[in-house]
Amino acid sequence: MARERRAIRRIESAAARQVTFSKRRRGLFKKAEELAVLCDADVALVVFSSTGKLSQFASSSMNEIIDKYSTHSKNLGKSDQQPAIDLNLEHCKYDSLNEQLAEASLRLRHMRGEELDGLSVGELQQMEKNLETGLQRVLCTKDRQFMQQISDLQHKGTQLAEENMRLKNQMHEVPTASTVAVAEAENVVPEDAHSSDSVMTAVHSGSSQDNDDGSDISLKLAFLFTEQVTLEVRTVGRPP
Amino acid sequence: MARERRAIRRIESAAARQVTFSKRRRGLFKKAEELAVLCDADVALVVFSSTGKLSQFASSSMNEIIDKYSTHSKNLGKSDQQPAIDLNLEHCKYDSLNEQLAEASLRLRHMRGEELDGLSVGELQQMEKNLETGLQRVLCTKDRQFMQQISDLQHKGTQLAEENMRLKNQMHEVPTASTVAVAEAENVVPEDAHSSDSVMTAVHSGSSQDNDDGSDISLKLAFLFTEQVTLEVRTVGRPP
DNA sequence: AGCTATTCATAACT
DNA sequence: TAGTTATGAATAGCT
Repeated sequence: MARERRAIRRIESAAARQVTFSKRRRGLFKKAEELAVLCDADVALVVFSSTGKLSQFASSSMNEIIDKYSTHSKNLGKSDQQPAIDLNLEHCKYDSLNEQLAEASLRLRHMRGEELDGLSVGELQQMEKNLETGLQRVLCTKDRQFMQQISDLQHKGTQLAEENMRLKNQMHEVPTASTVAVAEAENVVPEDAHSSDSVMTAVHSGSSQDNDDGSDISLKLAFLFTEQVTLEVRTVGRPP
Repeated sequence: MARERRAIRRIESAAARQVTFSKRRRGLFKKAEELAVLCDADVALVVFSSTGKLSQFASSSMNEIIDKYSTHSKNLGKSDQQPAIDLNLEHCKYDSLNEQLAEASLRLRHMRGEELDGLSVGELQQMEKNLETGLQRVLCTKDRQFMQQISDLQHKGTQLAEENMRLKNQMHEVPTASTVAVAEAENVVPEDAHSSDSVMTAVHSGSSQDNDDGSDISLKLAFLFTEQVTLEVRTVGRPP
């Protein structure tokens, strides 16, 4: 593959063999990983050098893949003879599970619109129906959740507005008497801070999806409300 | 490595993934064997495709290498409890498969619009996207199949029309002789049945999806053509 | 499945 | 062992 083509025979020179081994091993492992990533395959690669040194690569877990291999090839060829019958039973269950998983996986791929070419028109129509139904239901559920969030936020907003009104009234009812005002002020601040906190907490717990891209509304409303509260706190906050 | 560099990420298109898998797998196996031969190494390679299909290569015996690997990497005690470990692995693998199956099953139910209540808005939006993509692809595939059927039928129709024209011309070339006229009137029915049959057969073999509910068009067109043929056969009848 | 334009891997060097 | 380079291989995107 390089300056000159090299016949695929055992390299006699131990040094050259070692060098080629290192280079080619690296290339092989790279390609194994690429295959696994590109094609979503499960790849296991075990290499013993001529000196007996082990190298390995596995796209998932080596044991898992080896196990899968052992089960897949009907070969029980290990140092076990006693659990042969047991393993046969396990085998059947295992194969059945594998089949079910393959089936489910295929159906999912079909739902995603992949590998449709082998399907009949009737199957396609059935899938179309299922997809439309599913899509409708997803849309309904999503809308419901949005509306629920909005409703929750509106509710919170109303509560806060009421509380604010109440606080304003309290302030207006005790407009004079500096001692009272001071005492009241001391009460107001923590009260209000507590309210603000509870709002944020409530909003967060109310929308359990705020780590997603779909919760702009809740965040915006939350800021709206906290700003409102902040303003009120400022207004109420420090007494004359 | 080719027309354009390809990022090492999962290939989304199932078809392209399959093609790349085939090509790269061949390359990987070739390189594995070359490494084994050139460098006198012991190489084992196990590949499961995303559809669960197994491919393997081993420079000596797969079991031997796996055994060597197990001994080399895991337990230092050789005459230990290998069956026990094996069974544990089986157990884990079994559980893992079960989990995967449950997961796939749940996803399928989600795609069908079931059990959506626990999902976040973000997940719902992702599903909406997937469903829409899938639906579009299903619709495209279905349309393609319909159009293929129609195209096939049109082709058949054209062929039959041409044949009819040819038969008409033949008849006009032999226009007189009263015996011919009489014979013509008699033999129409059986000949007709035969022609009709052959047409139906042709149409059926042309459309490979006619066992489904989606093949109304093909049937209708088929009847159209057979009627046309019937008429022509009546006109043409038996040659002298 | 087969064909190229490219990119990649690597044999022979240093 | 590591780095360089000319060259043979592998392969991505097409058809």
